Amino acid sequence: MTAAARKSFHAIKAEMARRIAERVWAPGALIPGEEVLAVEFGCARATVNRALQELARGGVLVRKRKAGTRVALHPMREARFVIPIVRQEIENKGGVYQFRLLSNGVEKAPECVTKRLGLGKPKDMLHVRCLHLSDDKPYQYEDRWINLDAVPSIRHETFETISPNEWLVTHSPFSQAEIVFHAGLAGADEADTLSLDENDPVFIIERLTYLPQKPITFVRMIHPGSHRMVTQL
Amino acid sequence: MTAAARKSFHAIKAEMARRIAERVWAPGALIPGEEVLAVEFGCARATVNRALQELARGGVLVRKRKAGTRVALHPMREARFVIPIVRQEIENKGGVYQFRLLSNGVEKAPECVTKRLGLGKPKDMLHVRCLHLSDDKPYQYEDRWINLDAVPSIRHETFETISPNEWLVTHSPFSQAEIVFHAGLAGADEADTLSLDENDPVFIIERLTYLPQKPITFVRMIHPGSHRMVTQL
DNA sequence: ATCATTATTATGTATATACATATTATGTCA
DNA sequence: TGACATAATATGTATATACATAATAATGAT
Repeated sequence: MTAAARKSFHAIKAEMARRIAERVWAPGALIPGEEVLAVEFGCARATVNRALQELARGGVLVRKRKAGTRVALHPMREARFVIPIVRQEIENKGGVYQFRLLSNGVEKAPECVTKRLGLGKPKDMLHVRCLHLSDDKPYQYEDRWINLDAVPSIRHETFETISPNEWLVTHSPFSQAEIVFHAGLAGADEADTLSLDENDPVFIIERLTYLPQKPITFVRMIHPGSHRMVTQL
Repeated sequence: MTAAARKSFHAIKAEMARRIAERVWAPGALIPGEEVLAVEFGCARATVNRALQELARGGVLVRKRKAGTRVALHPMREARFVIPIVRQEIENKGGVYQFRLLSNGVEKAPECVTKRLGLGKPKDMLHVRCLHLSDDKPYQYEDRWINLDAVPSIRHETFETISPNEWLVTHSPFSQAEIVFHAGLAGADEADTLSLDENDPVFIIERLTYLPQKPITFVRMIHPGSHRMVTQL
């Protein structure tokens, strides 16, 4: 059983997950210490530790020094969504991707934008609007403001062959981001762009990205109401 | 610097994250091997390994045996949303939580529900509808179907003091789930329950949970359009 | 009794070593 | 040249040991 012993931390993790799922270890209960489990599973404490830590990171266990490890009372599970490039998202679904540049130029950003980015008063920013299409049908309307101080080299990009989304992903990293999802109604501009009627429902994703101390971009991505964001866990 | 050396794996991880964020290590580039990095950081290979593995799990690095470790080409970063119990969600925001049971009884589930759960034809399920309020204002309308075969003990629960959401979280684990987010318009029923006008936008979360081989529950959670789902990364 | 100090303890991390495994690079033979 | 076996290599995992750290429990002083 050397082979089995050699991948024991996965096996141990799985076994412990099973005990939690099947209530052998009830929610809130204190589970045995690492040393005890190490003896039970016939392995080193470090191996048990790794399994426990991964489960704790997954939220099903709560660990506290000296207090011990207990099964999470409310397994506040978390869903993970990949934040793909729109093109990939569309192509993964089997659609043919295209995008249209609607406008591209430096403008004075309204206060609602600069405020969200933590920039004080209205200032000149690069404003790019474009439409992403899947099989010639409007898929996402992207309305983006870019902080030229953070990414000066973007100023002269034409976005004729690459979308601003993709340009930023490949040219500008970020260290922090905030993402907001909500529902809304299509305004005149959005309805027109997305071939919807006014007051049709739309699914809105707003994303703010930052480098330490420097806001980079604020983008509103608007999908028709038929859009579904799906995840498994 | 013993203290620093003692928590070096965090420091090493942070330093490597910085190098990736600041393009010292460019996207797609092969980074030095574990041994080399261990020498550079003045620590054991295991320590570097842990830092690298965590970064790889976070998606910013891609590791392959023998081939080495490289910076992810498309840092397809993923957003993580906690899926809290509504009560916690409201209380965390500082609101006073209440809920109202709207209906609770066994009914023949429509085919759209049974189909989504992978149950063949319409069958009797427990149908529970309730409204969650924050500071006396409608916050979420929960419309839930529960598979009695999976959780027979729920049949006689009255849900007078505990919401079905919380009951299921504390009484029935799940191993798999699918979550769908989308935007829609309030129907008559929803508008009435949530104190909205018909055709106001609503934010809809649908969740299906399963045990291996057994669907447990299908729930539609409907929020007023003003609802924001926020995450940082 | 109350508060501050100290001991205890479970988890957290680091290290050296050893071996496993997957994948690439290399060499051999037909 | 091309197919196939073999060596080389970077990562993956396990282990014993040691010490760090945080939180609790026990202890002592006022």
